[in-house]
Amino acid sequence: MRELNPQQQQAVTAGTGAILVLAGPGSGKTRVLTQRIAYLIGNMGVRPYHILAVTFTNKAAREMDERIGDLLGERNRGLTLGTFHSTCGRILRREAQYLPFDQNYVIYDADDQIRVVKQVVKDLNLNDKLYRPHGLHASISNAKNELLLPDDFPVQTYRDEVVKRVYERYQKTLLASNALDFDDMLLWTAYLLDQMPAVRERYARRFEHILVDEFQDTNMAQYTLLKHLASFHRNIFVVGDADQSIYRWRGADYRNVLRFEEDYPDSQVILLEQNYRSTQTILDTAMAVIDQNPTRTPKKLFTERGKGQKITLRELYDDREMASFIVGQIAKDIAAQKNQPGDFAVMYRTNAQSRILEEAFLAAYLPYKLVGAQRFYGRREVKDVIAYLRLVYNPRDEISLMRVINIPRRGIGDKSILTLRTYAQQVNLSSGEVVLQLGNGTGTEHGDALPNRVAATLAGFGRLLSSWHTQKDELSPMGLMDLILGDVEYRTYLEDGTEEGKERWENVMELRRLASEYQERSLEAFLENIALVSDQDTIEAGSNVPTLLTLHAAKGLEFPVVFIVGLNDGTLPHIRSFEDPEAMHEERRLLYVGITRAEDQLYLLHALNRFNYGYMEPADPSRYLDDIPLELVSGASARHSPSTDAIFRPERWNDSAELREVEPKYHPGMNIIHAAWGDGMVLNSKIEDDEEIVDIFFEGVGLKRVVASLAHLEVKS
DNA sequence: ATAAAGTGACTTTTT
DNA sequence: GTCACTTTAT
Repeated sequence: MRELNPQQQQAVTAGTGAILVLAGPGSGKTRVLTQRIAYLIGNMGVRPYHILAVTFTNKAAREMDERIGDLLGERNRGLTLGTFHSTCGRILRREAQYLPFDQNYVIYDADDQIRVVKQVVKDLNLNDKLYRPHGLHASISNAKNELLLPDDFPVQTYRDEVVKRVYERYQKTLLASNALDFDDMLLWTAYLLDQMPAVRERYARRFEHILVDEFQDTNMAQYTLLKHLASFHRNIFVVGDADQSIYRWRGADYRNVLRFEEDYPDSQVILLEQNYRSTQTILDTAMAVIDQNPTRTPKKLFTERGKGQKITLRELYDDREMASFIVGQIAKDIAAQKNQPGDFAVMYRTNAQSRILEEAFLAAYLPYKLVGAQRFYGRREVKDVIAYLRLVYNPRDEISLMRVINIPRRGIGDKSILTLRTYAQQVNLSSGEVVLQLGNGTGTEHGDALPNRVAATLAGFGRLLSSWHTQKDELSPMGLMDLILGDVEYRTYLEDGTEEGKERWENVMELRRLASEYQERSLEAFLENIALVSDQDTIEAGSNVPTLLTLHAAKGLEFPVVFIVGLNDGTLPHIRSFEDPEAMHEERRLLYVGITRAEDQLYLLHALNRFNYGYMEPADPSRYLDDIPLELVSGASARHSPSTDAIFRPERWNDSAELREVEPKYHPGMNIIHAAWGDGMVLNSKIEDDEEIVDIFFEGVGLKRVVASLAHLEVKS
């Protein structure tokens, strides 16, 4: 506690009531939250059972849990700490009796949700060119985040009318499948607390203190359910920073910060402005960028770390040169022992930008870790196995049934599936229930009603499903998985002799390893965990290699050296935000978040040309770069400077071969060819005893030091 | 019923 | 330049 600054202390020891902590980046907000919880338990005598703390990512929750554990040891037992979704998930299972679904509901991920929309579009005979499933889903999601049920959906245009019909049917499909999407978890919890006063009071009385992390990212559903949960004791402690609000497209509304002050007029506001992460130069850069956003509460970030190094602003010829510049810079700093590999992070606006970077790292034999992109849980084979498990857990899960009913092939084609679905609808059952009843002998009437061959194949699958279903409670998640994989001969199906097939099976084995961690826990816990982990949660420290990640994924993290790439208009700000001023403000905040991740050194890079679709086109530097004062930038005229051109247009060097001998001929960033080692990039060059000594990073070979006059280097143009 | 070939759409960020 | 979905050929 003594290590806290006065503002932090004020926040930690604040009394009861509503408290709003506006925490700038790197101002120790996680510290304040954890200390606050420890203070409530240790000093104010609040029982952990009466405290609720919510975060957005599992990672943040885990981190807080560990830190509280460090402070309190076992005394934190009984504390409710989790993400919005996991907390809602628990409440919904417990209170399912009041809701239109069963306790054993499954959670549909983004992919499943789109499949449902596609099915609905088909069922309603809509033109899927005119009504794109993704667009429809976005409209539905927005409505849910605003707590609008299908009946309340406002109709102003013909499209709204269609969306409303799709929404209605989408929601019916989910409920018939005993499934919830992510938005439902918040929506139904808010609905429950709103409609059932007794339930609301039970929870509101229980949670004497509620703490919320990243409050600026809450949407209407989250805000409402927090309000309900805090309705009895009204002790709500929220921490946030409107300048770091970057999830508007997911319904997040930083105006909830304003709403909070309206709803709790006697709330205490505490400002955390001292930064413990970055140099003043980096903070000044960040403020120069964010200050251009209108209607924000100005914050003055300051640090005691001193000015530090200037930031680097650089123009590269294209994405490829940008990537090799970064790799070269990283290799150089590592070779000079200036930094460790794990100190570096490369951030970009869109996941697609990671590919060229990956190629450059791969070519330099420099290990790296990539956050996000092709998710493990998104792999086809992984999804298949999860679908089997989900189907056993909840046979009404239509999406999972359709996924696995004919995988591996068992002669149930489109025709049979259509017959099954039509029949199931007639008898008011889910397809899964019909199959299950055919398999366990309780559905002989289905057998009579369906064509013989269809009934026979379905019954075959039904017998498998039924046997898994009866054994599911005796087996661990891993045991059940083994049983299913064996019964359907999944390995034989995957391993077709190709390398890809082998990889796929290895992924399944990785899933099995994850399941093995649930020996003592239920299938339910395993499935829920799979559904609610995100890329953000898989970021682990420790591997000591550079990190590649999106600006969104970077929130909450910090690195000694940060590269932000693709600072071009159209990329950042992204072209899809151009027409919407609010979206443009969010783009700016995104850059602000990226800049404030840096501790010591910041590189802002843009390209002269960029790849779009498949061809190269000229690109403008990001407009945000104009807002950065030149005195913060190293080399002052780094943009459009002759030196930059010289380095990254190697042909210029061929023209000036008559350079004086005492000056290095090779410069960092140049691409060269060596007779034995092939392609390489110059990292450094210096003159020693009239000889030029060059450090070069060779693709596939590594870092080499050569004497220029002996090495027969060829400059690549 | 399945594999191969062709088409078109799309790339913003994710619990 | 990639993916998913559709059509076409076997």
